[in-house]
Amino acid sequence: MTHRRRPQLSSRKQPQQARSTELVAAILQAAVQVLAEEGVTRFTTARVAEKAGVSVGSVYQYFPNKAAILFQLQTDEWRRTSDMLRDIIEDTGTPALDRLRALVHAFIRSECDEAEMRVALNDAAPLYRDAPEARQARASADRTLERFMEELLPNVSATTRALAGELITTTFSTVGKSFSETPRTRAEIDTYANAMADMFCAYLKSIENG
Amino acid sequence: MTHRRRPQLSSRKQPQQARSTELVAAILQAAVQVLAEEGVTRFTTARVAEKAGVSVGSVYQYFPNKAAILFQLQTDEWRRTSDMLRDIIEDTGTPALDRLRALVHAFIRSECDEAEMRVALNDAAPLYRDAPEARQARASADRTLERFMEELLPNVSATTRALAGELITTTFSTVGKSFSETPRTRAEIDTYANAMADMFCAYLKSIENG
DNA sequence: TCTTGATGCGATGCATCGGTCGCATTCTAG
DNA sequence: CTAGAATGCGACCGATGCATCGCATCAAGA
Repeated sequence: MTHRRRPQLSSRKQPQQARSTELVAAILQAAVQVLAEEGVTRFTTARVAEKAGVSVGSVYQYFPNKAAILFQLQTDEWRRTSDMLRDIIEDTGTPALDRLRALVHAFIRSECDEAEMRVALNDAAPLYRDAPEARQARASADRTLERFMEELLPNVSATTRALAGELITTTFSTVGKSFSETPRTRAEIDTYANAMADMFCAYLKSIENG
Repeated sequence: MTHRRRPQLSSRKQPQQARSTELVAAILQAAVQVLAEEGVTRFTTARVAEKAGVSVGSVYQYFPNKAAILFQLQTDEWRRTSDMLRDIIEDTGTPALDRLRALVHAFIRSECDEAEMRVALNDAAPLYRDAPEARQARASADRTLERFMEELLPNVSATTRALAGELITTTFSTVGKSFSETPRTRAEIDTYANAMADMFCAYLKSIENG
C-alpha cells in the first residue's frame, strides 16, 4: 500500500440562506440520479451540476471535491439503514430470533430497493474508503449490533460472541450487497432472506448448545 | 441502467515469438504490481508499461484496452482458485463436511494472500463486470460447487438445495473478500474460517433434520 | 436606498489518460 | 543473404475530467 489519496471529505461551508440549502439538496438528488443512471465511471461533477440545473462552481461551494459528494451519499445511506436496523432491534416486544429474522428481511429488501444506486455507490468506495471520516462512520454503526448480540447469546464468552457477531453482520451486509446486484422479484427476496435467517438461527443454536 | 460500456476484452493477437510471450508475461506481472502498490485509480497503461520496461504501444499489441488487462488478471485468479477448490472437493477420502471446512479455510487463506492486489482487482470490477466474457467465466465455476451440494444434501429437494448452495457459496466468497480487506494474522484467519465453517455445518444439519 | 457579505455562474486552466500511428528493429523462412 | 512478417517503440492526439477564479447577482440589515 502506498500512494492512495486521502481526499478532504468534510464540507467546505454550510449553506445559510434558503436558496443555498435547496441548491445543496438539488445537487445530492442529482448525484443519486447520475449514479443510478450512468454508473461511477460516468459520475462527474459536470454531469451532476447539469442534472441539478446548477453550475459546477456552485457545486464546489459546498463540496470540496467529487469524492465528498459520494461520501455524503454513502453517509446518508449508512445513517438511514442503521436507524432502520436499530428500530427493529429495539422493538423489545418480539423474541430476539424473530427480530433477527426481521432484521435480515429489512436489510435485504432495502438493498434491493434502488439497487442500481447502491451498487454504483459501492463501486465508488475506492474513492473515499481510505479517508479517516469513513472509518469513523463505520465504527459507530457497530455499537448497537454489539448489544443485540449480547441479547442473542447471553451465556457465551465475550470472544466467541464477538466473533459470531462479526461473522453474522458482515455476512448479511456483504451477501445482501451481492444478492442485490442482479434484479430480484419480491418472492426471491423473501425466500433468500428466510434462508439466511435460517442459517443464522441454526448457527446461534449450535453455539448455545456448546 | 443505461450507458455502461461493453469493452472488448478478448486478446488482440497471440504472441508467436519467444520475446513476445515474455513481453506479455512482463506486462501481466507489472500489472499485478501496479495494482497492488498504487490501486485501481492509479492503474494506467502508461504505468504498467513503464514498470514492465516496455512501451505503451507494445501493451496495445496484445491487449485491446486497459480493461482487458484487468480482466485477464481476474480470469487467471478465478481459474487458480476454482482449481484449488475443485481439488479439495474431489478429495473423496475425507467426509463431506470436513471437505467443506477445508474449502472455507483454503479460500479465506488465499484471499488474505496478496490481499492488496485482490482488493484492488475487486475495485476494478466495474470496468469489466458488464462484459459477456465475465458472465460466462463466472458460470463455469458454479458447476463443481453444484455437484458438491448434491453430496452435502442428498435427501433434500433440488430447489432448497440450490438455495442453500447459492447462499453458502456467495457467503464464503463475499465475506472472505470483506474479511481480507484488513490485514489479518494467521490465527485470526483460522478462527474466522472455523466460525464460518461452523455456521455452514449448523445450517446444513438444520436443513437435513427438516 | 445603500452596503456588504453570501451566493451563483461558467469559461478556463491544468492535468491525465486512453489509445493510435508511422517508423525502427528483430526474427525467420526460403 | 534477403525479403517480408512480426515485434517493439514512444511521441502525439483527442477527449475528458477536476477544480479554480474573477465577476455578476441576490438578500437583508442599516
